[in-house]
Amino acid sequence: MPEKEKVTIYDISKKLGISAATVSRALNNNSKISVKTRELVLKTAAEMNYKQNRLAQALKSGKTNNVGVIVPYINRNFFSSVIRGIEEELSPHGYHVIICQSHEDVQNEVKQINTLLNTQVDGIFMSVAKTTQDTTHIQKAVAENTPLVFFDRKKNVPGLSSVTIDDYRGGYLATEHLIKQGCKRIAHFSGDLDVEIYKNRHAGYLAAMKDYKVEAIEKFSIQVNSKLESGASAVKDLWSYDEKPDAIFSASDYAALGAIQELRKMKVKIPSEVCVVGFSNEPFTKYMELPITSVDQTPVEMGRNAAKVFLEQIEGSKTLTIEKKVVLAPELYIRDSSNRKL
Amino acid sequence: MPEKEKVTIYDISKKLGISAATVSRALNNNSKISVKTRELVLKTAAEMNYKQNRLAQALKSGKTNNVGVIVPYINRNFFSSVIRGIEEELSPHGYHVIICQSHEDVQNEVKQINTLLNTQVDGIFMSVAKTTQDTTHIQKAVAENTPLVFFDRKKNVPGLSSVTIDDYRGGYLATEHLIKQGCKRIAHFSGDLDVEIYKNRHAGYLAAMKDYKVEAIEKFSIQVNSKLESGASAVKDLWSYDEKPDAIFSASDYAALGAIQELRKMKVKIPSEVCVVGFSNEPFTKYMELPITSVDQTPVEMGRNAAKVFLEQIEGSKTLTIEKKVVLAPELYIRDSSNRKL
DNA sequence: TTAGTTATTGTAATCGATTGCACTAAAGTA
DNA sequence: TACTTTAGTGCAATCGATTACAATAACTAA
Repeated sequence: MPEKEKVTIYDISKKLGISAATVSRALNNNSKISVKTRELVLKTAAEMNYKQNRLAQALKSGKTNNVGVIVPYINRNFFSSVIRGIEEELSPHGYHVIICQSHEDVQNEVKQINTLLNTQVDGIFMSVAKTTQDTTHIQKAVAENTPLVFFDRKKNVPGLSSVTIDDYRGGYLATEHLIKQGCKRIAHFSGDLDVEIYKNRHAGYLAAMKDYKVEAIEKFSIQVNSKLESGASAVKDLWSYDEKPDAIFSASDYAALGAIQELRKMKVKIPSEVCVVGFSNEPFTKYMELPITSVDQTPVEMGRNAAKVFLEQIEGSKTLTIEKKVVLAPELYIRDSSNRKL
Repeated sequence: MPEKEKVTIYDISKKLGISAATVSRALNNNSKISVKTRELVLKTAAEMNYKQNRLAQALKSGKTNNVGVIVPYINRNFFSSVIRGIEEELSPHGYHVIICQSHEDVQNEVKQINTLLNTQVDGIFMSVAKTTQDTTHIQKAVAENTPLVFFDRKKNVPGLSSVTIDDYRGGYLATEHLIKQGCKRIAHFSGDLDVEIYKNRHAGYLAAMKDYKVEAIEKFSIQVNSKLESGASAVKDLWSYDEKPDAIFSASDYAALGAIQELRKMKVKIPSEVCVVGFSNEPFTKYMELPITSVDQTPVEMGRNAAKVFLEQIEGSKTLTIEKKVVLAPELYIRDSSNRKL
């Protein structure tokens, strides 16, 4: 087995009969080094296949060029897309992205933050677990002076930046679209209203209803979770009423799909009798035989923006803490499930 | 702004009036330390909120507890699921997972491998880009003694382990299933046959045809890429023949979906007239109104297994290079697109 | 010729943890 | 009593790169 023969600046310095300090300076383009020496060093380094030991450098500088990303689950399209955005924005700057999963559990979140801080990441990106209430673990990052940027699911912690989409606007757009399709009795499948994003989507829905003077029937707002069955059973509930909805705006694509499947079973015609709009623009929505209208959260853009905020904080003057709240505009993709082609 | 007041073993040693070496040994449960001292140190360390500096430790030990994963794109369900498996298996062992994207480009792959080796990762997991032919960049990892484990898309490099699924078997299973549904003229949408996985799926298809004495018509084997349009246009080609297929086994779910959409346009009934089977078990396949039969690649399991292979190599005796080829069994999920409910 | 600059390089400390070797004191053995 | 163990600690080097400060040489100005 060939031994890992690592070339260090000492090897170079020995070979050239100069000090390691000089080698280091030459490699770092320090202006105090004569052109001749610099070139000699660079040439020799290349010849000897020298590779800088990032660990030693990190130890000395306190900068690892690693960032951590904490998401509930990495194999959810939304999250992996955000991570993609982060990676693509940060990679050219020499950063590596470390991923952690919280499994939607605060305990894990605490652990992950701790180990990330321990490994001295230069920054942390996170989308908090749905159940997270207490933020002491997050404040720890602030206390240790590690930039932390929230994306999508944030918490209000002083000094911390966030990148989100305008969920309120997303809810408004979806609802407005349904109203313009002629729908009058629009139901809303909301997520857990204690979670900010769902609260905002709900608020957007209500606002649009109000603006267009459409009555928002209270029992038409149903809390569901992000599962097909949940959407299906919500439909069953709704259709047990005398007055039935003529549209559903679901804060979850999965619940929207479940609803559509249930409606089909009930022979309800979509979109002529009922229009359906989802949220998240999951890949499957556009592949359906009846493609589903959905609100896109521009996850890759979200990741890119979060990365940019991080870079600004890192490169900005250290004494000035920038708290930045970036809010991206959601985009409504109108598809057959709600398009009556007026 | 509160300063990052990092507590080191020196702080502890000063406070207790003992040497840093003793502190270090106490913290590492070294047997040469008296119980009294050890407990005192541990207690004090906890009080002072001491956190080990992983960088310093990494520099000294040459072990970073970081591994790198290189995939074409992180936001593809298959890859993010494999990464999930890797993360979940490795996290309890104290490893962090760094992700890199090759964007299906060898140049990037080379760069990624280099920077990963540079940051001294303890291991690399990778699924090579489709176009990768040359493997010198991969051999570099071998030369530097960094364990590298392939998953799904591998290259034959001596000394390197891999975890794949039995694509041949996957192709066989899918084809056999179609034959058992009574199909006689089974077409195959293959990927690029220079890529091992597609070659194997194709071989499995041919083998099943042969075993069951069903004629494999040559022009029924069409090379497609993983896009809807590609599947659709392949269908158009096939249906221009006098003798039309009564089944399609596609090595890609996307092409299978494209085919289904095209067939529907042509009013061809599925599965009664034509059965369709895809490959990868993409999430959307089960959500369709006509759910698509597909071969599952058990990506999370693949990730877990790759991680296990890595752990064995790391923990196994250093002098013994283990080259391990793990082949997982694919699973056929039979759904409506091919289920004639005989 | 001498003091003062400037350009270039070297010395040594530092980042924080680990560990081989040496040393001390207490305990055990003859 | 004299000598060997052994348990427990400390010293100092090490991992590799960086950098404040010192030192030297070369050169300029007076």
